[in-house]
Amino acid sequence: MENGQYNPRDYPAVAVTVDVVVQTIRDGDFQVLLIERGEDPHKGDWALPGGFVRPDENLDTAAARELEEETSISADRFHLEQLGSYGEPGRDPRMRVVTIAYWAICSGLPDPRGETDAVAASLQPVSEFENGRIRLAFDHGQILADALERTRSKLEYTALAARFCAPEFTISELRKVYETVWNTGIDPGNFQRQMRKSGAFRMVGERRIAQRGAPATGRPPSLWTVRDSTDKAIVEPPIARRTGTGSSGRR
Amino acid sequence: MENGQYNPRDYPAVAVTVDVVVQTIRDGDFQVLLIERGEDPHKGDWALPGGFVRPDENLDTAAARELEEETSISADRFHLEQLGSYGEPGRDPRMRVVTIAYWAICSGLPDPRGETDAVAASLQPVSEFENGRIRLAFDHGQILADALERTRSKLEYTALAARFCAPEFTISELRKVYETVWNTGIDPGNFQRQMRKSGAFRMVGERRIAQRGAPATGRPPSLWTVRDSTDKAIVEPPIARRTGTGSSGRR
DNA sequence: CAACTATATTGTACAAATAACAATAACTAG
DNA sequence: CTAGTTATTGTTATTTGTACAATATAGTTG
Repeated sequence: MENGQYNPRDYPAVAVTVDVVVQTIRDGDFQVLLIERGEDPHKGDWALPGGFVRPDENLDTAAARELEEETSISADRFHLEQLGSYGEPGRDPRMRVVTIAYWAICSGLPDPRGETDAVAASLQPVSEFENGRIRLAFDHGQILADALERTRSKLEYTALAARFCAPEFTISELRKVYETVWNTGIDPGNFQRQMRKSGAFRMVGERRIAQRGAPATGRPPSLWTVRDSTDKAIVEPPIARRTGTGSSGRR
Repeated sequence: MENGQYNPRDYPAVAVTVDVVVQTIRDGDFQVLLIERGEDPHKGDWALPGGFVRPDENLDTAAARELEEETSISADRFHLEQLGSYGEPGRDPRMRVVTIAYWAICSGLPDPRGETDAVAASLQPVSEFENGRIRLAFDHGQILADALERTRSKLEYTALAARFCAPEFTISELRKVYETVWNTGIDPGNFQRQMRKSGAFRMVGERRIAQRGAPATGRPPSLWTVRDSTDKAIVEPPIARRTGTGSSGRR
């Protein structure tokens, strides 16, 4: 590319956008943020939130901005990471658009407001997409599928599951994240040990009495937080993913 | 992005390019294909091969085309995969350029010809880059570093190491790939078993007498090939990477 | 041809990790 | 106090990992 001489005008303009797959767990359900399109093409279909990259903005910043516009939550409360680029010539019938897809994780996402672009944003269950009841516009179905696989894969060897939780969380809450995202069951005892040994987390409270939501029952758990807030923490050894077993983790 | 109304002219044109990190092993050395820049900016520095994405071309195709132009080898002899996008506003001083980086692996890369763009292409040892003796133009150093890490990581759990070898290879040749790319030593016996058990490879020849390069010595090895030519094969369990040990694999 | 060398491949044995499930701990509700 | 519930720790059989030894099968040399 940067070799030889070239002239921008030799090549037709390409629009560069960012699209973001915003993931959360709400009501024990793995969900993504989707936009209901108000105009053609694909009017009435679902799509990923996104927008143009501005002239003086880098890609990560553009994604963070879209994230904040759409959720009205500060981007630093998210894990935000690039997924990949999608640039099939015909993916948008109106013009050549290359999009840089991102994926994000956040906990405690409030019910989205549909202000931006005058379209309705809402959280939809991942299951609705995966069983075919929700179909996405453009190539956003492919992007979403890729993002989900990336998330599920990264849970294995990183501490990202904590991003689905409040800043302080219990090991059981963490386990529920795995079980929800992977749609599987995990042995509580073994999971407890794995997480403690992984070194990715740090205990912050000896005991906690008042549970967050449900009425307190059972032995009070200890509270934990991520040791490295930059999401670089590695869970070693990785947590084995045995997807599909919707059971309790025991045979 | 594709929500609401927009006008392409509201946003300045962005140039979209692809850059490719072409990796090979030559003379037992892990090497990458670099271009010596003939013009400013960064005249005389090294850079990654790449070029503009054409109007009717998708991103993968553009990367494959660049690959073929630069190496004069059919792209289907490569493993080619997207790495990520780099779009910092100032990364190219001449204009806004967003590049989609790719990484590729090939065996038996001939000495490159520098025809394209009238610049000199050549294979350079990765070690020269990593010890700082070779510095790359633009943000290509970051791209290269990311690509190397991706390759090293993917060797752990995929059969991609075979892409550094001829279509048919011995387990020892495969082991040398790991040792070269990871700069480590691996126990031959254990490696043999792991590869046989992984199921990623298929034995194609009981024995082979005539070695490829060196004069035949030692017990003749059996010949293998990848079971799945689409590079989707998973090596399970993964090969443990203990980088840094430049020894024979034994303590 | 015997001995030696070199690489490939299989064996072996101990250490470490995994996985299943049991048992105990620490609370709340009644 | 008793029952119910979740958290956490114990226990154990099995599997896996790792180091290194032994064997296999060639070429090479005297």
